Amino acid sequence: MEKRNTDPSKRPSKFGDLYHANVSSSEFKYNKGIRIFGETEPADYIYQVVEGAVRSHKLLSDGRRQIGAFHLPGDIFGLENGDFHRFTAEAIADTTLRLVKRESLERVAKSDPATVRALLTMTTDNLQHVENHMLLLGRKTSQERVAAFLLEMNGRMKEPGCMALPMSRRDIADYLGLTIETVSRALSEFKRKGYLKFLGSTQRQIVVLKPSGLAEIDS
Amino acid sequence: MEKRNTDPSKRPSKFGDLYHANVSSSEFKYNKGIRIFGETEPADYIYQVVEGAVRSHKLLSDGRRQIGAFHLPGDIFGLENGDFHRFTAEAIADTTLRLVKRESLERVAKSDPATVRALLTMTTDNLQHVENHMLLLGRKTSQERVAAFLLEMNGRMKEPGCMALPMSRRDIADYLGLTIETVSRALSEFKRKGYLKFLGSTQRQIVVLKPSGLAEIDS
DNA sequence: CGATGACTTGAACGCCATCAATCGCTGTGG
DNA sequence: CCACAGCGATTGATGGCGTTCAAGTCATCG
Repeated sequence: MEKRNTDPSKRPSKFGDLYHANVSSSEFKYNKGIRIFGETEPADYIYQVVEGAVRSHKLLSDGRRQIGAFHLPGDIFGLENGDFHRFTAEAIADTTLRLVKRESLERVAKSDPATVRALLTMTTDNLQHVENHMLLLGRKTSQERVAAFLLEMNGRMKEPGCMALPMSRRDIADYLGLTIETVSRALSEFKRKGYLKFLGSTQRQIVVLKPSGLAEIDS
Repeated sequence: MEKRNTDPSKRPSKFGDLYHANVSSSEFKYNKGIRIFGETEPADYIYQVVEGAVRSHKLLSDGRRQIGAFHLPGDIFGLENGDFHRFTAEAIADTTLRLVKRESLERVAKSDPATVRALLTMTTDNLQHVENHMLLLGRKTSQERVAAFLLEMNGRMKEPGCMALPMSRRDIADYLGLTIETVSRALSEFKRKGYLKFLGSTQRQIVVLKPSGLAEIDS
């Protein structure tokens, strides 16, 4: 199950400088809806999405949920400095993940500044995303939030313009601090304005026709 | 103006492992309301609050403001991995700051894993705070937000129970994603319930009488 | 004193949430 | 093959929480 992968030519782009070190990794599959790790559980591994999609969230005691991030192919998540995870991570779709033992990474990091630097860079990228999301959650209107979401996803897709969203309206709502109805209404409004259209029978295939229109709404 | 400070016995607690290295620091004073650095400005220094208080915020084009954090004595802020600041920082009260040239820190960090590790730890602490704040902004009610704010500040004061808040109601509102009126109403409600009281003529001296009451509201 | 600014309090409004009905697609079983 | 249950999503009607607008209080400062 476990295999070495130190060949730079084979390494995926986003794992970045971690691969120059001698760390072992293995791949696992998770079915849609399966939990990868839970909040406050020990952080023994860090993860990279090979295929599929993952959501990370926090819960309040009464079930209110805030999704902090969606993780798409190439993304790394579950990286902690402390001993425990601070989010629950679940597979949104059938997903393949690459796992790296945290211990093996820490061992390398002890003596190699470049590896610690790589960890710092990943943490900073993370931080930057969350900081921007804080502004969205604290101060943006519902339309601005949905527009921002579409632009974010559009930018993260391989081919911008057409995107097959892996997440449900509920996931989007919990990411944006809204309800599914409000998300749905915003999407319908954008469609009415000609900023986007749906593809196929399902409503998760979205084509952005006028990014500039969305960008204008996102202020 | 600039002076060496490598004596461990003199170093303030929170600067942590940065001080074991040979980095120079200097102190400056900022009057109330003065900007320390602006969003997108080059990040040439990192800062530690010696005395006073600082707020960090982002702005939308139309003036809506989201405060990401308050920095109190001992706190470090303005630490960036990239070349530019991602927040604007302003002195809330008359404030004394210790400045460390980022360049000198980076030089040390190149060869010293412990220093990079210290930077990583600070960034992670930052991240954790912002992640929790995201849950607050996305999913908590106004009363929960204000209760959480009071508990946070109470925990950060030297003597818990009585606190002299350096920030205005507007600052609190922009930190919590609310309006000043809503913050004021929540505080009045908590006072009515006997969870807190005001001290003196000003309304910024708050005594928390029943933290458990606030904790219960914060769910 | 009058002016100013920070804060509180009251009244009315509006955005988003809530409640509810419907649609469309999928899968399942008679 | 069709009836129907179930789920996700949309759409409509209503309601409520927090905002907006406005007035009033209190402390500070000229």
